[in-house]
Amino acid sequence: MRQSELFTKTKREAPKDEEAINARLLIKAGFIDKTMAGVYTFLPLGWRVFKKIENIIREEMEALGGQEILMPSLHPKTNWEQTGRWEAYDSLFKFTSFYSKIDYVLGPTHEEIVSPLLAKFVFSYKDLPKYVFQIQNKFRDEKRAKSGLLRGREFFMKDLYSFHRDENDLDKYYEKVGKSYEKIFKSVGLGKLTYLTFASGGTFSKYSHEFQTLTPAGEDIIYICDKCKIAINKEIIEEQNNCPQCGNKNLREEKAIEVGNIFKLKTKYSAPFNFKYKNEKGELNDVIMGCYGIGLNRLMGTVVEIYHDEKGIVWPEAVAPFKVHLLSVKCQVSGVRKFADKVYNSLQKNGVEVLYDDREDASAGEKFSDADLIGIPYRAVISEKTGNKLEIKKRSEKKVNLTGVKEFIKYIRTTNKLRYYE
RNA sequence: CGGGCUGUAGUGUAAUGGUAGCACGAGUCCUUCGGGAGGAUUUAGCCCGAGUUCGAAUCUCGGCAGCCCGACCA
Repeated sequence: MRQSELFTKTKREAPKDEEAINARLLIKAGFIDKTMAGVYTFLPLGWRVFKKIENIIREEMEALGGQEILMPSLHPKTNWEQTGRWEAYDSLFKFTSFYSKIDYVLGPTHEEIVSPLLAKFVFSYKDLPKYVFQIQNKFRDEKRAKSGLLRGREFFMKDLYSFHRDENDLDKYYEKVGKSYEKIFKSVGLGKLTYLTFASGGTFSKYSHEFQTLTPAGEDIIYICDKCKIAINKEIIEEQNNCPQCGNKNLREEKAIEVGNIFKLKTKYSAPFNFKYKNEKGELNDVIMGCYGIGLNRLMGTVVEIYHDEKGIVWPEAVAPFKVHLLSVKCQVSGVRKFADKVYNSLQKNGVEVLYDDREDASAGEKFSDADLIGIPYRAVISEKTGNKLEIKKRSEKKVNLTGVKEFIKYIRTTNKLRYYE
């Protein structure tokens, strides 16, 4: 992509009333735009990052046997009355349509849709287990939207739902999803900072589990057991003041962001819809359910909270909007411009995702500043000084070196295969 | 939902009761170009409504909006 054609621009100043680092940097660099409190537009750069994250998650969900679907955002009131959550869910967006005066819900989660949906297809033990997921926008009437992408009123969530014959089968799948989640957080660069965290289990199970990423920007307090590398959410610390795995009482308090959760629903949302299956003996049994969520906006915001410096964002390679930021410095000099165009074309031909700063009216300093702010992993500069080579600098490092074009392309293609890293 | 703070060109700010100013941006022209260049010129603003006052960006009330703290939050 040519930066001269990008409709967004970086801002010289971060918005005055934003304090959250993720909001300041993402808005300043032109990744997102705030429509209103807690509601954002993803701009071209931001949407590329979003899709990177989305694809990492999708791949893992498919590896778990998940079948991707897309459920509606607009829900009928009746489904929510059936589970009691029309009244009980306190951040539900409810409204009455203007013409027909019918009550609707904007979906904050989809148990009320997915359970009756599967009930239309699943009748026998032979139909179980089944796993379905979607990546879709959710609506929650948060009392207080805040901290940029970390707590919004409309946001994207990956929600996976599993349907089982019995609790034993649910337990096994639940473990598997936990392992997948670890891979996902590792892939996006949050592996070392993300802890499996014991949290309240609600009515039906002792615990649920959250994935909490350590950062001062977090709004949750968790207690870490350094022996087991797991944590306990403050919400259950009263009843559980030692590590549930090893009994360790020496726990470390930290602030963290909940980037995902897994939950055993059991029959909570199958029973209200009379969602049952017949076993081998022809007896009717309740379908056993699990649900598993990851907030994508929040995950993207968390990555920025962790990967930035005083100059801007430092994207981990797996989620960066582009791999290479090609800058032509003094591109009015025809040799520089010509060579930069040529390099741009050959990077593209070789499948390297590249943002090409070909702007003629931007000074060298402006281009360097923008490159630091936007945070693409590799900066490749072409100027009068660089001859027929590229000056390569990693965003995360200080050192620069001159490299031949072919050599650089070859190198960058090997990094495309990188998947899990810290 | 309770509390606090704040709303001035596109962005960031100044003016505390008396002519709305500055910087950046954007437009045009010239000179520039390795860390947000310089000159000339143009453009564009007091969140909305009511009140007090000779006079309101400024004071009062109401509304709307944003941020922060708390409560809430599978």
